[in-house]
Amino acid sequence: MPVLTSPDIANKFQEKWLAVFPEDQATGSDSVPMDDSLTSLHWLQNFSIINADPERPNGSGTGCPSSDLFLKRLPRGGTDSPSSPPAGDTASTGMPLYLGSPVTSGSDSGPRFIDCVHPGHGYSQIPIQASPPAEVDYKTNPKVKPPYSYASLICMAMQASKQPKVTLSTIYNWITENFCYYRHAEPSWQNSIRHNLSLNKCFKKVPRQKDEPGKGGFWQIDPQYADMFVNGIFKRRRMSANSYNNNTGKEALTSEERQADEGDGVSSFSDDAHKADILRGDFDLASVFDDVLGGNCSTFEDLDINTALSALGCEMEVSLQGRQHPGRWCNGGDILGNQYLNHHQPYGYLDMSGASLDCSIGEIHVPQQLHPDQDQLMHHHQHLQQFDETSTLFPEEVVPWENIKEEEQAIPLTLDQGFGLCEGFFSEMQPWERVEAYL
DNA sequence: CATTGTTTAGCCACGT
DNA sequence: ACGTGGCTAAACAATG
Repeated sequence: MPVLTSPDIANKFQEKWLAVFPEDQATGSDSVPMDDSLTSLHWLQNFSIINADPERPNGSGTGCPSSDLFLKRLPRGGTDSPSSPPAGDTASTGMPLYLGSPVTSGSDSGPRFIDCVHPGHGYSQIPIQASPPAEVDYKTNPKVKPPYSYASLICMAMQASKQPKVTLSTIYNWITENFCYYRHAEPSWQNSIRHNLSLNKCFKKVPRQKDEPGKGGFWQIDPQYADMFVNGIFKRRRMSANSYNNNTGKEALTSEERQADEGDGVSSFSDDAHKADILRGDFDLASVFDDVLGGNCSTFEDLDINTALSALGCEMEVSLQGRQHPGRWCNGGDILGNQYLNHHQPYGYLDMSGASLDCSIGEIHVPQQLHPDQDQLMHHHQHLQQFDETSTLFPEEVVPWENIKEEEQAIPLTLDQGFGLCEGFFSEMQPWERVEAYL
């Protein structure tokens, strides 16, 4: 498996990056311009499956799960906006342009955005707007369309359901309960949901068993999606990564060629492309789900950590649930999870949690629990973190430590290196430096 | 009949 | 200009 650590790649990336984003050099900003497509589901970095637990008491009179749907994020001067749609995105039509991270604002409020405008922060930045801070409570505001793509909404509903598979009506209900807009909107959005379920490869229909009453089947996130992505079947449009690596044109490979290319266990093309996409904020369902489903991010808290730690200078509120209690998504009985435990992750993801220390490129095995060194690292930065109260939840452990130890061998960094890396993240690390770190 | 699921088409925005 | 992704609308079939 190739471990792409060559500084040449980073240098080339830097050159091309600066060619495109010269302002990055001038500012020394920690920002990485983000192509924050709704497809990319940056919101997943913030989204907490735990907080999305619809059964978790939240003080909502309606029993609506939305109160704790999203992690609280209290940016200090701003943070990334992983949930923010790109300006002009269809789904964001009518949405404020200063959308920030979804937060909760009380014991009984729905998803809302608190303004997180801060130019150039975080990986999932959208073009920063000069709009005044504002909050949008999507649970109660019927006029503002949530800035989530339907795929995102579906995924949220699936996550919130805590079930490995959900029905269409469940998805409907969750959306209407959590987004007032859809309670009042024309029912055509349901058509779009169905359309999305059918069309989006990320979603897989699970036929209802004969002995299961009810109508229609179940839906789940297709566990094969990641592989599909790796195989290039679900290629993203903005494969800008190709220009940042030496695999330009690979996507034009035939399926046989592609398979041959991946025959050695990992597709360097997929790796590089994916990572570069990540570096550009080009997350997508595949990367997120594969990480989550694969146990790399046992909960979305991990992703939140990623985002939070990447938001330099931001006051972060980070839950370590994922670290302490991984496998929320993959835990016992989860039809998606177990088969993905120890499933090789054909690509890495930009992760500044413990897993973020994994800077090897290629086949990356990210332990579901932090290596002790990583744990120390996390503690090292605890002063930067405010832990959500929910961090004490979910005591279950999923991955045996033996497995973790096996997988952590893929982590080439020493503790000192890890500190250095993170210090860079917390200081004045240039985008390309981050790139280099990850490459 | 209502719901669910699939498919097609068109439009728009964005990136290359 | 072109490709891609997302959304909307619509038609149609299948199912309970």
